[in-house]
Amino acid sequence: MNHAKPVTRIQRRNRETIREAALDVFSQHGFRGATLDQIAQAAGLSKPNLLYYFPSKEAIHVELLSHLMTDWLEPLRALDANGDPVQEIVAYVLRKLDMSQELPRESRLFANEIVQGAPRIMDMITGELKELVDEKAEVIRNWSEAGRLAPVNPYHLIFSIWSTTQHYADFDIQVRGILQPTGAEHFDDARAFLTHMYTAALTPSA
Amino acid sequence: MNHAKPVTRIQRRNRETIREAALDVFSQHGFRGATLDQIAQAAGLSKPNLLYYFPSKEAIHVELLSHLMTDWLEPLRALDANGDPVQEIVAYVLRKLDMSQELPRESRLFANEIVQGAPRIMDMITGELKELVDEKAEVIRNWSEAGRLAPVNPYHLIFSIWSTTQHYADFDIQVRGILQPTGAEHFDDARAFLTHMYTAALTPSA
DNA sequence: GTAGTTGTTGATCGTCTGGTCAAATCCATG
DNA sequence: CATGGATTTGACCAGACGATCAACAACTAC
Repeated sequence: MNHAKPVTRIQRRNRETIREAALDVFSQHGFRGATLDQIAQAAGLSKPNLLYYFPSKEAIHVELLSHLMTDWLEPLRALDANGDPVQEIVAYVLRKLDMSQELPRESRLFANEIVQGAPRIMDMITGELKELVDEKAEVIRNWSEAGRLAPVNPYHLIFSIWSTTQHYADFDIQVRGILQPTGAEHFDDARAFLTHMYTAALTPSA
Repeated sequence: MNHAKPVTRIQRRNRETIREAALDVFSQHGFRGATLDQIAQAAGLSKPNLLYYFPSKEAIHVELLSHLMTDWLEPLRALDANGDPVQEIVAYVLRKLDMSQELPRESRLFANEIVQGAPRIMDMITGELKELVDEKAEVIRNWSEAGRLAPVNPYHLIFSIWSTTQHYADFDIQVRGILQPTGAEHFDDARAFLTHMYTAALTPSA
């Protein structure tokens, strides 16, 4: 038993290798669609070795989800009540869009989990996530009441930001099927469009 | 072999029962996560009987996806080049939102498939879907050029409509976890928010 | 260098799952 | 009511998959 948590150099390296490989596989195939063999192969380890570092397939998945949740919410946390309302929200939108471009696997990992009813992270949604959203919704509501932002339902504003930005990660294959870009040039158009849309929708009418 | 396609009363009934049950199961668990046993039980049939009506698990899934694609695109098809631009698009948004409310299983079926790289419907995306989107994007572009609509990238406008509306079906569990509604009252707020957002973003500046 | 701990893996187990099959049952028609 | 096709299912199969374990290899501390 690991009483004193050894955490050797090897442990740190292999656990990280496994996380990386598992993120690849889980985000592409979902929990049920992913196999330990796939993850083991992607990590360059044997299957029993995987289970030496993590007690089960589900443990790897849960670890990924909880580790990532914090990073995932960072942009919303950064929404500053003291900043300019419209600028703050547009900055949040662009930051989220950047994350969809840079971290599509993380986005798809959550999407897979939530579409299927979030069986493994429901408590995070009604806990940590709801708490943060409630707090920031209040900030937005105050901006609206002060006339510094068009009057909008803050919760649905946040939902729309999540959906429009994460769409470029979660539905990437569809976006590419339609736009047929050679690389990531369509992200520039997305940035321009979303900046226009949220600026227009949120700027208070004189 | 079914040379003359019998299609008896029983066949029609059972195939429909299977489709209904499969939609339930596939939309909740994804293709890989769904099992024939689950579908058989939901349909009230034995597993071999399922395979008497469909040649394989994949055949059921493909049948669902292709059958549904047509209905799914209907609202976009209805976008009328001769109508009032802003009204047409807002009406499209609300119709899509209604579909998310009334047909969440269909939305999740597609979401599951696309998040995982659309392995079974890629041809529909680059074919039927792209064709329709290209056509309607042209309509929108013309509206913008005529000054009847704010100048926006029509493709990204369409993506944003898909994502904001389908979010209420695909991420239902997250929306409910945060808003904790007792029923579907949050859809009214969503309708109001989206109407405001698209009206503000699309109305040409005098 | 050697003892003891940590790390690694081939072989294997039990279960699940998509799919098959032969036998049984149902049912429309003459 | 008899006949033949349509429908139904219990039993079964082969492969995949998560997990275990005993044996072996590598590393660390003394």
